Amino acid sequence: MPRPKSKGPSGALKSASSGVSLKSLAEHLGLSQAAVSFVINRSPAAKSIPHRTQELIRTAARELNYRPNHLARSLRQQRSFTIGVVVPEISEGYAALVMSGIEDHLLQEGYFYFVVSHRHRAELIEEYPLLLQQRAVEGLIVVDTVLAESVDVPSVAVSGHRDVPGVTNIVLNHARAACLALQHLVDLGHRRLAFIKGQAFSSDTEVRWEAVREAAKKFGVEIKGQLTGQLEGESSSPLLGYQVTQKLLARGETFTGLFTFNDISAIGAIQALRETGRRVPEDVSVVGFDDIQSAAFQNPALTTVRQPLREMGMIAAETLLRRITAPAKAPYPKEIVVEPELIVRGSTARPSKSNEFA
Amino acid sequence: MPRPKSKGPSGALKSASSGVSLKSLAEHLGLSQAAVSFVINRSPAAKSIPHRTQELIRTAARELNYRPNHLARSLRQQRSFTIGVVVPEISEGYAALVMSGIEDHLLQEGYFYFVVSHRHRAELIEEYPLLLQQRAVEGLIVVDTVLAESVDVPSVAVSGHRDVPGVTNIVLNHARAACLALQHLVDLGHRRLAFIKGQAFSSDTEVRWEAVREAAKKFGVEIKGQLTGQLEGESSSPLLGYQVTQKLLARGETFTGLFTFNDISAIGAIQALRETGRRVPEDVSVVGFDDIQSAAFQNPALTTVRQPLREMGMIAAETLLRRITAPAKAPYPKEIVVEPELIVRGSTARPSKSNEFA
DNA sequence: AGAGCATAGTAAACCGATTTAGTAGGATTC
DNA sequence: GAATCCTACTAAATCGGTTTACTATGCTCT
Repeated sequence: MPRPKSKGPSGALKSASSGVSLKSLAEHLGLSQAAVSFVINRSPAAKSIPHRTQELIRTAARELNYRPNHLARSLRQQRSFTIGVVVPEISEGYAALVMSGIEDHLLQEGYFYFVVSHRHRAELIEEYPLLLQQRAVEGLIVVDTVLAESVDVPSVAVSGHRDVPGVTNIVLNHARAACLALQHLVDLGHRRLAFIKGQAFSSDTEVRWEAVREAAKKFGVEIKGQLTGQLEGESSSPLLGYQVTQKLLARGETFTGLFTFNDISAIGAIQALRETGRRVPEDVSVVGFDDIQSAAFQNPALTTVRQPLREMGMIAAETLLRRITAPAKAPYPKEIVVEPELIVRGSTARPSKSNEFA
Repeated sequence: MPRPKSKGPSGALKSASSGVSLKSLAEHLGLSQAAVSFVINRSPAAKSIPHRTQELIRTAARELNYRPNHLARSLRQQRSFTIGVVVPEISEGYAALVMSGIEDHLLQEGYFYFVVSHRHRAELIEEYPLLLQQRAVEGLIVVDTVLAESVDVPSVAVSGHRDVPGVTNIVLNHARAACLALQHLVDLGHRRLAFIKGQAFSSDTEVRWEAVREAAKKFGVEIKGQLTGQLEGESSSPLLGYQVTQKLLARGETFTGLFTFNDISAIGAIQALRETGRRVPEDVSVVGFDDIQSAAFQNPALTTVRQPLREMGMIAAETLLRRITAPAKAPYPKEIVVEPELIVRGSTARPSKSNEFA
């Protein structure tokens, strides 16, 4: 029995899945492909084709369920209507929220997107943008990721902080964010504060820490090395916050307020505090960052600095599409700043007099 | 001043982003495109080309940084190496975890994927699979979504329960899941149990409820209508669980155990229980479902039935690729069952004697 | 009557690859 | 010395559309 030469895929792509191609449609109508194409695309060239014929064409297209092959169209037009999105990790609340904002806008505008996650592996961070460009994406959105050198499609970085040519950065006003958090703690009466910095690879870590130091200076709060911890590890689990907080506590220095790098670590931190008998917020007030969905439903509900993540995604998509459709020479924004918001909930309170740990 | 006729995108796709096409590369080498293509693709036809020339070609390709245009290749080969993924919502823990499993396997195998989220809107559920097929995807993975009628590419449904031709269903062993949860509660000594069913649109809702009823019968537990609530609303927030639980409590019927549809709603439910002065687990034991990341870091930590979501995603991707590369006539699995696991944490305990609410 | 123009299209190039069929030239075989 | 084979390629078709340039016909205008 003769085998087929190439054992190709079973579901070989037959002209965009249905069997109808422009050619077959044109033949069916007894017209040229060009005429049909003009009408289907409402091209200006269709003006010389009488309405009667146009109707005929459209009806036939509908009846035969003709759907133009997007690959062919992209190839010819040099327009793929496709964007590449690069995130550190998909299953993380942060990236997921940004992505949902991105998707909202992109799909509305008729674009689709590829997602890739690099899990902080350097070689993937380098390779994926190239692979995406090979896939003819018209632009790139990178989330919490430092883009390697140059890309030759328009790009937008959410929480990007490096000045890379061709990249628009969407960034939070970290100075304000730090002020909001510290002011809140100071207003409540806290003076001895502990801090948890982000992982070294997170693009927000440096900028935010600088902002925190500025804010601390402004409010006359001392930042002690003994009371400063840093998240370690690739994953995004409360466990990291839990571990840092344990270390922090082990050093013996007392504090009544804790400002964490994100809500996830705040959750872990609270766990660690509790295990040593400290109550939140009676003994220690905790301020998170991001305002992920579950922040409001922790026990106690998290006081946190809200980043408008969904909007940041939408702005990223919007900015990118504007850049893609704008004339090449038009200048593009280097940076777009969004504002944080303090959400006061149950994890912060005045320091109590009867705090045995203070 | 003459305007350009078509105001095309600024970053017009120049042959996969760098300026090098197969044609230019071939010219540079003084060879035919065919020869270069053979060598680049290590096609069997390259065997007649001496190693010396092959080296030359590969070196030139590397130096000029030639990257084949994936669109052109896909069009010619009728292989896009692209999959479509349909989820209800991206920013949801459930879908995000499944997606991360899907991505893992797909990218490893050289496939990219488009993601679309339909937010339970019927017209999108219908339209997206078609749009994706127009984009020449070679297969579809749908998550917690009932696929409209027929698709003409191989498809896999995660938590799909309808028997749709051409679709492989990846499902949890719900019978076992329900048994695990009920057995745990019964073993602890609970008899009066309340239940929260999933939203009507969730594809797991029906099957799981049937399984719960079976299990209840088996353990001799009565399911009272008064003690049965149902999640309502599109979004995926603890708020929904909070609201149902309030309604449940308002009916006045007492219970000591609560089995919720998912962890998210369990979190909301606990909040509602607390607000009426009930302690978890002392007064009411709560069992969640899914084991999302934050389940372990709730207070109390959630006892829950774990679904291996990431693995389900991986299995989905694996199964789909196998189907795509398999000969057309090969039979494909209609259903793949994965097993749940009971994770016992702090939200369940023996019912206390001193329960004023029981 | 012939120029000019609008109408209703068509033929063919093109996008950038892959792939089939074929060819030129030298070596080997009979 | 002709037939055959092998080597090292090339020309051209093809995928399914879009787009440019052109044509054939009929009508109007002078």
